[in-house]
Amino acid sequence: MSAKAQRPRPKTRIQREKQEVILEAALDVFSQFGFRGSTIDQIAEAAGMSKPNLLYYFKSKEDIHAPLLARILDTWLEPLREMSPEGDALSEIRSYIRRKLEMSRDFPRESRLFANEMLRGAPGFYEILHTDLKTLVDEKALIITGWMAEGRLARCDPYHLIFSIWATTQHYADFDIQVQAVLGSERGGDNRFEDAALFLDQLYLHGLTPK
Amino acid sequence: MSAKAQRPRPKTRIQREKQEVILEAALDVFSQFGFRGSTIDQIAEAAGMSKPNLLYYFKSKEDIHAPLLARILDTWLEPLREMSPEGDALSEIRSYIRRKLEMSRDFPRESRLFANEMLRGAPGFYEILHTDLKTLVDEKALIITGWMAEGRLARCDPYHLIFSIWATTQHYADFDIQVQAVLGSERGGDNRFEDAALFLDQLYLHGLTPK
DNA sequence: ATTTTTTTTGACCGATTGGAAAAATTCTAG
DNA sequence: CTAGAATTTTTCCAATCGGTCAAAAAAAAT
Repeated sequence: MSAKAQRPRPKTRIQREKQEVILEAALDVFSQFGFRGSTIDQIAEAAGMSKPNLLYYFKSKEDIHAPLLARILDTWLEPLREMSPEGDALSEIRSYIRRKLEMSRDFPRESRLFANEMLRGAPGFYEILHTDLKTLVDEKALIITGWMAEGRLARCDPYHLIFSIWATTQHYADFDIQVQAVLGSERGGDNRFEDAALFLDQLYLHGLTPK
Repeated sequence: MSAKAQRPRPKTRIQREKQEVILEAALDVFSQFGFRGSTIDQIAEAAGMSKPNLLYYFKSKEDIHAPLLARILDTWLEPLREMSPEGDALSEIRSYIRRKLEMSRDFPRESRLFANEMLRGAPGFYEILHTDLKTLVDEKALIITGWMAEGRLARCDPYHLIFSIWATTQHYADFDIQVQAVLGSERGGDNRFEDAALFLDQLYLHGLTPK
């Protein structure tokens, strides 16, 4: 046994590039059909390579799926992490909504991948939800409760407030087909996110302004 | 060719019962894994019968899936249909929210089946969304706009108002795992729907009351 | 230029998939 | 009780599934 064999070899240029291509293709497929509904062949074709070639870079289907999930939860919660107790209560919440909506616009596949994972009970996600996510939300709920105590925000359940923000913003990514169908071709073009931002801003402004 | 062969035989008692058992089992499976992620074997086992036996009642996987979808959209939109222009604006909207939330509580699988179908682009649903659904929402949006013109409701985009109601209520069915994880064991028990109802009622009351 | 390493390919594997066919069984109407 | 219909089981199929392996090809290092 040599010491050299222990440390993993550095990645080559091709490895980095192809792994990126594969993850990109996998995101396309997984976000539509979920983990079980997607096939390696499908991903390989979307990535423009053969199945054995793809399996040279990722040992298994799960090995492609896992890093996508890991990457997403982090990105997904970043806007919430940035909510600061020092800022103005209403401004902080409204800018959180705006940023979350921008993510639905710019990363709809990531949103759908996440939704797919939730729908099947988040098997490879369960612990993180109960630890990392819960801790973060608890922390932010405390901040929000503080704002309410100071009279800067109408009193309400901070957890359900956060849920409602998640729901309303992610809806535009996850149910995009429905949204576009209902809005029709003229209204659903590109301004549906601007209209949504306007509506949500107003709803939460009036809904959360203390009386 | 006899005329008798044309008209389908009446269903027997066993046919009606077993078809119901199968659809029930299929709802369990499809709502978790989506159409492509579910297998006939899985559904057959959940229904307590063999695969060929199941295929005696439904010719194919799609033949099990289709009636579930058809049944759901109808049930799903019933609360919206009941929104009447004669009622009080705010009361109508608040009771719509309440009814929709009750459906998420009582029929979470139906909600998840619907969500799964949206995520993959609603292939067997596309036309209905653009015709039936759009027509209904257009009609109700007109009613809402009328209320606003009468000064009974704060001015806002009626379409995005409806979207936000769909999103916030369905969230409690589709993302139930996440909701329960964040709320924890004590707060997430059985009163999460009551708490949600309270929060949403307040948010939309203050958010939509004309100034 | 040649050796070594990395990448790609093609052929293949056992398990599972959606589904067909037919025999065996059970139910039901007369 | 019995003929005919309805139901269930057994067996089977071709296609696809996730994944392996060895050999060929291409890059990189010497």
